Amino acid sequence: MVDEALSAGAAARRLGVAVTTLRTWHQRYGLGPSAHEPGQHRRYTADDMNRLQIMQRLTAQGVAPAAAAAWAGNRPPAVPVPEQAAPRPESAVRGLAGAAMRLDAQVMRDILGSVVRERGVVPAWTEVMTPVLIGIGNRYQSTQRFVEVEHLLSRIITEVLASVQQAAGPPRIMLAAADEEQHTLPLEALAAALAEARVPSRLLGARVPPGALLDAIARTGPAAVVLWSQRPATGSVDQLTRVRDNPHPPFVVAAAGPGWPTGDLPLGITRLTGLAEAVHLLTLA
Amino acid sequence: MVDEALSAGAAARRLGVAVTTLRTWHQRYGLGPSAHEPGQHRRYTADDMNRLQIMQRLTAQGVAPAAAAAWAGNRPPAVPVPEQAAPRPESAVRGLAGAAMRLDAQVMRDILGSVVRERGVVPAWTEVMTPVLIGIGNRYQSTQRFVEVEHLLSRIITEVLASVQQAAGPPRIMLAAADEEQHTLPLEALAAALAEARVPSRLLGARVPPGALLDAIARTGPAAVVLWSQRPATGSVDQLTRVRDNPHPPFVVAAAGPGWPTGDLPLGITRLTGLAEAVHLLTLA
DNA sequence: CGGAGCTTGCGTCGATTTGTGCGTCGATTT
DNA sequence: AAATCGACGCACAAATCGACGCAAGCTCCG
Repeated sequence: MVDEALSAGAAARRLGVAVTTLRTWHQRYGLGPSAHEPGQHRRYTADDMNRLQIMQRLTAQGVAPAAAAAWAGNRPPAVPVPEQAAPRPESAVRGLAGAAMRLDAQVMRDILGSVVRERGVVPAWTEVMTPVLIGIGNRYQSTQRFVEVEHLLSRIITEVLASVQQAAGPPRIMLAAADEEQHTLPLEALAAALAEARVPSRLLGARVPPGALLDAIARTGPAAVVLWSQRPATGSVDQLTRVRDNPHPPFVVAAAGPGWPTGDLPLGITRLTGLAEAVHLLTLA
Repeated sequence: MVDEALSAGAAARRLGVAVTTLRTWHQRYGLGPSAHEPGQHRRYTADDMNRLQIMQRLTAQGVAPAAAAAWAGNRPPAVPVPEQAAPRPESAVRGLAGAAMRLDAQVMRDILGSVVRERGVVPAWTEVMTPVLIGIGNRYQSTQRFVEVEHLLSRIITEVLASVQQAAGPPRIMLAAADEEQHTLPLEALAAALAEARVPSRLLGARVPPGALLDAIARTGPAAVVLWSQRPATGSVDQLTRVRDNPHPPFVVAAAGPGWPTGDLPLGITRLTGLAEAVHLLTLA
């Protein structure tokens, strides 16, 4: 019950910090009640409390408070997915599927290239690439043919996604497939979408064993790490916790893909449930 | 977005060097934060970071650090990539290997891109890509680390090779990996080399089962077919003969890669033993 | 071909700066 | 009257500072 306005003391008690600390956070990092006039008492809404909890979780993980606050601060209230608006992806889907069956790489490149250029990476992925991939996959599953169609399609998609120009500057986001996990196309889409938003990232590739992953993290110190798991067999949670419990842990450790266990993930692990949401979250890191 | 003011540690982490190294660069070459008073902590602005990145990119290409620092030091921040004298293959190998170990995708792309542009696909493949791939592969074989380095390198090579513009027109050459064969990088190199010679080709991809291959041949009627086999386990000869004995056989059926049996191949099957030779032969087809 | 000498990246050490949570105080809000 | 506000300050820990040194990779020279 209760909502619509926690006082400073109540909020502090709920979070287990001193009242003065909340004031300090507000003054130093701007992390306070969204609407507050100087001199008046602070009123923490549910949204504000969410922000504070993120702040707390990150700092508990060892993130520097200033960085944690910056991260938790300009973070809109969950629930993303604006999505939609369609000039007609349907014809692109049909054309792409046809070109794929004819093994016509050039036309495939043209179609995908123009979709990415005109509508952006995220719609291209969710409304064109994914449907066609699934369609071909189904055909392949029933008959034993069309493997080569599937491979060619994957290759062209990889090519088109890779052609999205990476922004300059050192990447602070690391993307990797879980141990034994072969699929990387979704990660490539994420990398391309981030590149489109001028956020550089580092895509390690398929089948990254935990040791190599930790090694790479230690060597490059990313601000965020995304692990993709396609099948439950590759979604072992301790890969995530080992990343989190690093000496220099990333600000954000995120799990993406259907392979991870449903239900709650360990503390400090973020679940990404869609490409749009992932981009939104990671561009803030 | 007024976050610019990186601490020494943060700057070092983003560049992938040790904190002490940044201090050394400052002391030895004067390459440090533009405004810094002795005793105070260093604050690296975006401009400073740009300078450091130039420094890093130059050294990665084999430039002596002292010279690189002098060059990066008094230089307006606007110019990103100097792209100076043609890198000798040897220094390109060294620089590429270093960038790969640092997981620096941007520098890898720059190096490979310029090598391909200035020397062509074939030398780039035989003198730079192959040596570094083998070198990293060896390291990976002994220790269990560096898988991620290998994957990233493969990905970047794929990317660079794919960026070689395909010539227009219907492809009459089909390239495919043998059944169960995972490796396609050599085929990608071949496709790129052909593209460079303005010969369009069709690269099917990895693990093409015989049925799918015959199917694809029937649907597109290529003049030449190249099958790649990396390991003897995937080099079963009847894949070749079945292609040859098609109702509408290609003019040329070629076997490439170390997986095929040594000694004589069946009648009408050509063996390709090198990239240069393959390009030469296929451009005549 | 081997060793002297140079450059260079980086680990270590004691001293100092900086970041951070929170207690205290007089004034103001609820 | 109780709770909170803004300002100030303090203690503690983390990060960084400057100095020094070492080892690996060169270049040159006998």
